[in-house]
Amino acid sequence: MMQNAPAQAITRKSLHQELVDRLQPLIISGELTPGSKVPEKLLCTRFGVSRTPLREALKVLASDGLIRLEPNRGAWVTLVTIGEVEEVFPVLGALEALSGELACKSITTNEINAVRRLHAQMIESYETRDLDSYFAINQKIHRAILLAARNDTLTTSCQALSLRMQRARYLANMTEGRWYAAVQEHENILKFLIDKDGRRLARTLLDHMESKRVSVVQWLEAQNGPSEPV
Amino acid sequence: MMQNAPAQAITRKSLHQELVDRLQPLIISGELTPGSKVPEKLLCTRFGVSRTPLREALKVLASDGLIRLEPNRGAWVTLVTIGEVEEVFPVLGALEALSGELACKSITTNEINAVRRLHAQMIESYETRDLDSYFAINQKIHRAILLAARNDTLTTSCQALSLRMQRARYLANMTEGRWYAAVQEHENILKFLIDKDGRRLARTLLDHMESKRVSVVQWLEAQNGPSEPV
DNA sequence: TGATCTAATTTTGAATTCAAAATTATGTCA
DNA sequence: TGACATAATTTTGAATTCAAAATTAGATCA
Repeated sequence: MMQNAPAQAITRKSLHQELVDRLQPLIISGELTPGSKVPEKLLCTRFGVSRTPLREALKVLASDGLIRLEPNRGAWVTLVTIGEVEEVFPVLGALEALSGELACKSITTNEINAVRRLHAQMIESYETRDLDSYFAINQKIHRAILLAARNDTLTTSCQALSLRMQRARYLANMTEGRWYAAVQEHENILKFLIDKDGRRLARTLLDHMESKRVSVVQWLEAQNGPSEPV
Repeated sequence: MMQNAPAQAITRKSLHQELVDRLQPLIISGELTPGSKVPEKLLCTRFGVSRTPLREALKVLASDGLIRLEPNRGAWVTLVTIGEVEEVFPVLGALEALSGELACKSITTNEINAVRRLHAQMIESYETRDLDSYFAINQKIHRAILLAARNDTLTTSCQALSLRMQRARYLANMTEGRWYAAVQEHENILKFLIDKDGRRLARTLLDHMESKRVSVVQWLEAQNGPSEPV
């Protein structure tokens, strides 16, 4: 297929942007250990760049909350705290609810079918208890709805907060019961999307986030006692 | 009064953060002309810093959408477009609605009284048709509610989007009718806050944003015809 | 031994430098 | 003149350098 527009010009990314994109996965995957210091020198060597663009990237990541800059003491990979989870999920809930509402207004049949397929795949992952795959597809579904909302600002905001929560992805330790409930919630999400029932879809997405919040907090509490990490 | 806690350590800001804080007002006030090039050299001179920290600040501002970086072509002050307004206000609406809901759960009597006073001042500004003052106090009210919500993530997200819209502050050209309506909406906002009626406050804030959106879009359309600026 | 002070080393923050890209100015020719 | 090509200049991106701060290592003494 031909490019359907001159829309995608050859935008050579700047070095710092490239670094932001490369560092994000390292942080959310945990390869850069949460709570540890960002090894500036090492990363410069690894990516073959000087400190200037790397440090520019760190400033951006800091403004996204993925790392914390301590004046004269360097950059630190932030930890997911219970307090943060309690804060972020409600916001994410409000945004996802909005995305559902907007999506119902402008989603195409093709897009709905795409979600339908993703949903089917996700169910398969659930049945084979393939958690990694389940999470990956889950992400895709939420993203598909987000894109159908046709609001870049919303997409960007959601993605940023989502990223922060993905650091707690090892939260993956869902209980069997929670997992089942989540799947049920997704059945409803799909249903309301097909019906283009924005109101109910919004409500369901909101509740879905709330359940997720509870489950993540429970897990974090079990992990490190009721006290919060840094 | 003594510092009531070691809470406020002497956090010497880094140069780039200082620059972010200084540049933001220049952008939203329009001193840096929307759509124009960011005069890197000039700003370095003005603030007495080298290009390194300034450029770091620009990267952060770009990730907030206040400026746009064109690879090899420099930084440009972004314009408020109709499309952007149509995108941002709904998101802001959802977030403000949430702030209202949360605020009702934890706002103190003192805080409510503070809002009450601000409201009275705002009415005064309305009656004397002091638009600048009206806007300033208006901001303070929204911010007070936001702070009462006790959610830093929410505060940060709202502030960022709010900033972007404030570039359109010269949208200040409210019609008499719209201004009157806005004041009425604020009467309700105050009332529901006092009643701690989260549901209705949320709804009102949402509608308030929607009205604002309509009014800003109308103004922008009147400004430069139905076509969008860059 | 271990607590405390001082010196050496490393790391950080920010200025400077330098090559590559873009812009502007100049020259050529129809 | 004005369209185009070429050279000079400026601007940008990123590496390097350098001073200040923080950390570590080592020395001194109770």
